[in-house]
Amino acid sequence: MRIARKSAPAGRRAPLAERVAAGNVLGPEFFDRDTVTVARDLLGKLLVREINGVLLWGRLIEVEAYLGPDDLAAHSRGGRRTPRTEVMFGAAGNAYVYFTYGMHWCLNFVTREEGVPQAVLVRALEPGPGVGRCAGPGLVTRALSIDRALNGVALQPPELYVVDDAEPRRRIFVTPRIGVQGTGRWEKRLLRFCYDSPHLSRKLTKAARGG
DNA sequence: TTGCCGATTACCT
DNA sequence: GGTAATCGGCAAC
Repeated sequence: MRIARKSAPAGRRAPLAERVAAGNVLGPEFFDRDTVTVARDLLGKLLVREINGVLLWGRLIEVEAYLGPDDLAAHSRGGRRTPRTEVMFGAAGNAYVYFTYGMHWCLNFVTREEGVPQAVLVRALEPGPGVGRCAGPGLVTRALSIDRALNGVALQPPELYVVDDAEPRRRIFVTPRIGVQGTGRWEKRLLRFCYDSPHLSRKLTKAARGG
């Protein structure tokens, strides 16, 4: 597989290509595990988007776990199986991309075995070279040109995938999820996982820092 | 078929 | 702190 293409700026080609060639693209087996474990392990990994031979990427620093059907904040709550949620019922390691608020796309990674509709929402990246602001789920998809065309695709090159570049781990902070008010006990569950970073969608509270 | 509202963002005071 | 923008999904009618 060839990652670098003629049109990719030389300065950002070689290092990532080496990492990809080294076999560090995360496969379905990574995602076919406990969703909270997957969410935590995703922090620090590189999310890579390839468009017409140009590579865009950012480092995952903020994600949330959605544990449907029990999770009242999940689209798959109560086992809802609709055209929209269908991808989450499928195999692990696929992208679940949905449209919200009339203008934003959100990217999730499907976890767990077929029939278990769980996923990890990508909320923020530390942007790579030339990549725009990624502090929020709608901004991540905008910066990486992700929309409905990628709903259901496997997280494998080309197009969209996750790479482990063996960066040193950082401290993981855990907080309630964003935007899930009105879901009872689920709105208090600590299912948002992040590194402390200026690129978070929300700053960590003093309480979260202290924990 | 209708109507509400959302796993958000940006811009206002 | 508050709210407009903007439209597909979904449940109710």
